[in-house]
Parts: sequence; C-alpha cells; structure tokens
Amino acid sequence: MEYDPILEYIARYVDLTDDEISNLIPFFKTKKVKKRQFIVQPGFVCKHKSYVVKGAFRAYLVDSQGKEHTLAFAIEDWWISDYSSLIYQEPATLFVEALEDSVLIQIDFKDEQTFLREIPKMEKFERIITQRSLAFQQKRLLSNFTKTAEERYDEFINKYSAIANRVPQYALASYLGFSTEYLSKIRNRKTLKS
Amino acid sequence: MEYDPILEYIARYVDLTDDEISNLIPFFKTKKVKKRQFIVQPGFVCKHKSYVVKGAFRAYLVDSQGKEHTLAFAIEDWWISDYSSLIYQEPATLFVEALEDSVLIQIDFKDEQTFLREIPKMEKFERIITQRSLAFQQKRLLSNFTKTAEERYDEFINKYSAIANRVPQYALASYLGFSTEYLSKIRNRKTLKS
DNA sequence: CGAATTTCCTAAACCAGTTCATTTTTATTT
DNA sequence: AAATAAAAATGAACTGGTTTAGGAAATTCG
Repeated sequence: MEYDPILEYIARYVDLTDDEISNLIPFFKTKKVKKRQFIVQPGFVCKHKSYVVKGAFRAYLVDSQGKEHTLAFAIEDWWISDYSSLIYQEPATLFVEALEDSVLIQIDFKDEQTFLREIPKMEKFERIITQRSLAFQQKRLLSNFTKTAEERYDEFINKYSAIANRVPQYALASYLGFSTEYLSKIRNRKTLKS
Repeated sequence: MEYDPILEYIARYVDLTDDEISNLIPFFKTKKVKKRQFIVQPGFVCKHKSYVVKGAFRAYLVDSQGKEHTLAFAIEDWWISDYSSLIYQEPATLFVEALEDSVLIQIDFKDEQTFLREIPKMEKFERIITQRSLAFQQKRLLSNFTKTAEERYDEFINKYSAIANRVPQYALASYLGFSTEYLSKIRNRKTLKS
C-alpha cells in the first residue's frame, strides 16, 4: 500500500510492532505537488518534514546579490525541509521547490512531537537519521574545503549520477558551489579530452 | 562536584531523576590532556565523544597537498570528536588536538549504546543536540557559499569572539576557509580603516 | 503545431584569494 | 636570559573561478 516505502525506510533503523505502525500511520499526510511549486518559502515557518515518494526537489537560498545556492536535493526515498526552520519553528530562509511533478508524505512538526512521546522507538529513529545527516553534511563541508570545483563535480557525478542526470545544471552548479558558466567549462574540458 | 557542568548541560534538554543521574555518572570518564596532544588521529577509530570542562580544541583534516582544514573548535561547555568515525566506528580522518592544557569528560561509544537503552530520555537528549549541530552545520555551509572571506571573518569575530581570541590565527583562517596570508591582509585592511 | 520561456554554451576581461619567499614578532624550552 | 621554535606579517606574481554579454538549444504551454 501507499505507505510501504516510508515504513520500509523506518524499518531500516528500528523494529516497530504492528500496533506501533498503526499508531504512526495516521500522522502521515500524502501530498501531490506540481513541477515548480514550492513547499517551503522564506518568511514562512516550515511546518513539516517531507519524505519523497515520487519526484525530485531542491532546497536553496537566494543571497543578497540574488544568487541561488542549493543546500540539498531529494529524490525518491530521501527527506527534505528547511531544517533550521523546522526544529526551531522560526521563519524559513530557504525555498524548497519541486523539480518535477511529485508525491510526498509529510509529517507535521507538532504531530511528530506527539508520536515521539507515544512511541519511544521513534526517538531512536530520529536520533539515528539525524546523526547520519550530520555525518553527511560534515563530509560535504570538507569536500568543499579540500577539493577543486572539478574534483567536486567528478565526485558528485560518481556518487549521485541518479540525481545529476535528473536536475537542471544550474541547480547542480549551485549545489557544488560554482557558477553555471564554470560548469560548462569543466564539461567542455572533459569532452575535449576524450 | 566535578560532573556539575555536564549534568547542567544535559538538564537544559531533558529532566533526569536522581536515580537516572546516578546511573549515568559511572559512564563519565575524566581525562586531562596537555597542549598539542591529540585525542583523535587519522587511522584510529574514534572511541568517545568528549565534553570540554576546561581548555580548547580543534578538529582538522590534512588534505592531499598537506593543507589543514579546521572543521570545528570546542571550548568549555562544547563537545568534540570525529563524528563520522564515532557513529560508524570506522577509522578517523581528522585530528582532534588540544590547543591548551585541558580537561575533558569522555563518554565511550559502547557505554553510550548501553545507557541509551537503559535511560530512554538520553535518546531524546542525543536527538536534540544532534539536530542542533545539524542546523549549525547547515548555517555554516550557507555562510561559506554566500559570504566573502571578509564577511565570514567579521561574522565569526562577532559571534564567537571568545573563541577567536583564544585560538591561533592559522587555525581560524583554516576554519573560515582561506589562507593565513589572506587573514593578515584582512586584518591589515581593518586597522588601516580605523 | 508555433511562440515564448527556460536552460545551456562560449569567450574575453576581470578579481578574490593563493602561492612563494622573506622578515618580524611572539611563545616555549633549557 | 639566551636559544630555538612557532606564529604572524608583508609584498609581488599568479590562478581558479566569476562576471558580463551574447547566442544556440531545448522545454513548455496555449
């Protein structure tokens, strides 16, 4: 049934009983969004975390000079939100935009507080996936520090080809931390070599 | 007594009973380290997370060209470790070095797994502080993307003057993501202005 | 389908930050 | 207090990546 993917995701980290699962399911809200639609916008408090059932998203910031910087992508079986806005329940600074027509399962922030109390195993689940996100983020920060633009590009293409082939190049460039023009230059260099 | 600061730290996020506190305390190991001593080194699995009672630390990576990149600082009332190495129990990639003679309270990775089972409130504690670290890391990544070297320097001086005045400048430069020489240039620009 | 909009590519001038080489200042050790 | 090592400063030459400005493809949508 429709909640299978998210339940499978949770089962990777904690073993829930059938009872716990039936308690949990009412907190899942399915939502469909069209390409180019926003699920989070600066100025509004981010009210849920979203699990991608189908589709693709990007979370990005627009800086004072109008340039975009992509913080995260999400495709099937990933989560996305403006994390700061969600946990502190303060206005978001990011846009989260659908890159394709998509389907989400959303968990409301307050609902989550409720089931964390009712189902202690979910505390553990949250703890583990947050720890993993943190480890991921640290690797990314280090990669930004230690690698050149071209090395970061290569790394991304190898690790996340599924994403690289699906998102617009300006989004990829702004995730890797350089301009679209430079991305073209890199690609050009590569095709010349081979 | 000596565990007061760390217990106070925990109390900010969860309310433990006296019983829970006495169960917890045996897991805290006090450790003294001298300036320039390492508590984590590349190649060795990071076995504990460390809470700084007194002193200052930095976690850094040495890249393929021999350049250092500082991932984190920690002074009194902060935590430090090689997070990836700790949670996956795999060899560290970072050095964690004492910048002064220091005192730590360490929690062993396996011990932590034990008390997380015995004291469920600690799951919540872990979840919350990990969420906050993640939010902090995301802000840092965005700051690196959107701000110039000088803006990042100003931001750090304003937010963390206690740290800025205590750590060597080469460490600060490598945290902010630019060369020591450039840091000198920035400082020079500033003193000329005033 | 055809028009409009969005995305992608190219090239030259430019600049923020690096590198290299040397000197001065500040800590640390004996 | 002298000797040594570590950290900070300075300046000139350089480079990885940006900016600006344009045109070519590819998508989207009426």
